[in-house]
Amino acid sequence: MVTIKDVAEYAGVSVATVSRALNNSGYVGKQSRIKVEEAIKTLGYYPNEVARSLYQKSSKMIGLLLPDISNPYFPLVAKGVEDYAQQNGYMIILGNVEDNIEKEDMYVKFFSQYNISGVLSAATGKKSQNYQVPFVLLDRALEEEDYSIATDDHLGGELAAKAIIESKGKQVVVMAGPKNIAGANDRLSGALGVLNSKGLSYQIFETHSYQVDKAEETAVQLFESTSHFDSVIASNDVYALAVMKEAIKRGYRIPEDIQIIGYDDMLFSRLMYPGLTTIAQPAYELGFQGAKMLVDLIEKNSSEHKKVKLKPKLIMRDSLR
Amino acid sequence: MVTIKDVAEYAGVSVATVSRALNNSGYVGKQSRIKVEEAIKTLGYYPNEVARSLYQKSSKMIGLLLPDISNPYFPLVAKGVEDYAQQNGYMIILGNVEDNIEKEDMYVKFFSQYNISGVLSAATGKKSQNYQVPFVLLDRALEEEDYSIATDDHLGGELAAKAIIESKGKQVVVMAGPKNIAGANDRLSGALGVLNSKGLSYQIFETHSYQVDKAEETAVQLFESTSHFDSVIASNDVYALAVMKEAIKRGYRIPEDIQIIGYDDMLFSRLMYPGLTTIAQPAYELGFQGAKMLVDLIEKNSSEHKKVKLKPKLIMRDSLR
DNA sequence: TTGAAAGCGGTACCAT
DNA sequence: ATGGTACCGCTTTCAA
Repeated sequence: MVTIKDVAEYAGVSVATVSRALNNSGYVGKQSRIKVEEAIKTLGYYPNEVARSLYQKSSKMIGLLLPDISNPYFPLVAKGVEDYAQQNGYMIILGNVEDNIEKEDMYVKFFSQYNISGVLSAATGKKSQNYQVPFVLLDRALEEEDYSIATDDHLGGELAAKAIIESKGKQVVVMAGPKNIAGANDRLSGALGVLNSKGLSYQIFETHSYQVDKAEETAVQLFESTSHFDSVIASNDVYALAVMKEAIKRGYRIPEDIQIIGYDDMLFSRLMYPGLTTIAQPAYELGFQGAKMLVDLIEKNSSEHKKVKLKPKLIMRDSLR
Repeated sequence: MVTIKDVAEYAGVSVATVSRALNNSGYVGKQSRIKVEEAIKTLGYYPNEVARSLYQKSSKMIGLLLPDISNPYFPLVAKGVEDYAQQNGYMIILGNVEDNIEKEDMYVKFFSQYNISGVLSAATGKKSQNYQVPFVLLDRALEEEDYSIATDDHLGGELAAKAIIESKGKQVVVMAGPKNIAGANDRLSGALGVLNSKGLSYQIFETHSYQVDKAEETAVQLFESTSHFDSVIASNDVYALAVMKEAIKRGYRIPEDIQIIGYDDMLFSRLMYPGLTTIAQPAYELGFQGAKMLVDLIEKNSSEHKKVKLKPKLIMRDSLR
């Protein structure tokens, strides 16, 4: 490993000068700069971030807390985060927390052990305990939190309900996501607001998680525990697919007998048959903007916006009449 | 921030003693140990990994290079990696390299700047240039590489072709994945071996990437550039879905007119209609085993196995006759 | 069994 | 403009 000391010796200057040249801080003579640059090139030197971050008490790493990487929505968010981070010289440390507080606490501790400079969290909607570095909430964000970027879920819920109404849904089942997840409630209230104002009859079906591997059994439960319905507003696309599949298995036609609208617009939702009508969340954008907000907070200690709400959008395909 | 020095002062011993107590290295008197433990507890101390890794020249972080996080196969791999890593005190640094050598080089450099202790790469199938830390190849692995864990793609190809034959495919299109990806060729040769031995007529349709956003246009091309066929062996599930969708759009029935088999068995493949028959790759297992191999290499400088081949499995659903 | 001190590879203050 | 040096928090050697 070639260190700053090697560079200094080779260039015939002190380590202080090399450091200044590297960081463009303080004075560096023209001659010295040239010699340093040559030395760096011939030696193939690049600085050790661990040493730098020990002194600075801050590394160019950001922690990304995700509730479930196997849910296809989050990798897209992660990609947005990764793109922005990478363009700005930050590394991503991944934490898959699975809606598990202990795992989250563990990661938060890990993060501070590594002098991480900021955290993006899509985990619980709140800032983790005793955390001093910049913290931006992604996707799930409680009202009282300072910095967040999320989709306007209330609007999303409205959009879904309106679409169902326009395609003549009469008896609708609204799947309500986990109550402890900020956003799930917004979605629900948005949808119910519209449904109520039109006087439509509906049933609420509660789900207790968004975990992918629960989708199939949840779909079965839905059919067994609710009375007759002709429309479903699903918690997300995965659940929508599961319901669709279960409906077909039970002999219903889609969308003729039962129509379904999803939420997320995952990549494969357009690849299915029938194409899933859904509310698109700008997942990539969410990650990208979130990373931008965090990096601004880290580097300038301020951000242009504090609470950003991205607009969801109705994507019409074939699962509504 | 509470440091080892604070603990030492509080406990009335030297930092050296605290360090030894922490790491169970060298002698620590019974009294001292107790005092140190008390101090740690009351002060809420935990060691700073950055400082530790500066001295050790190795941090408890492993780099994970993925070709495309938005392809749903990789998050599953990542989850396996994350689970094993987390259970063993390692952090994951994520690198999405998008089959782009420059991005990969950039990450490899980043990784060494952070004294990363090992790398798991599903990127190119080869070990990155000039890399000295333990390196395990995931999923895509060239023969000549030392440590790797992959699915037996040759077998996978055979399985797919046999399934097609058993369901009476006559004119089959075999999608050949990108030639530069180790494994795509194995899959192809496995499939062609079986097809040839049975004397079936087939066409090869080449694809140049596995990127999800290319799937739809690729499916269109497939229909436009090949002559009549009744069966498709797809490169992966995403492509299989895209082909299925395009087929239906063009008025074919599945599986009556065209039958399709995928590869991967992604979570949502079973949620679709018709259910996608596919070759399951043990993605989670791959990640988990890969992480285990890497951690063994890091900690014991050896691993029980060097090249592991996981067996793919045929999952029968409804897209074959 | 213990502690002083020398690093690990940088940064930044303070003289010069 | 430049260099010497203390320091970031921890580990490890060596002497006591």
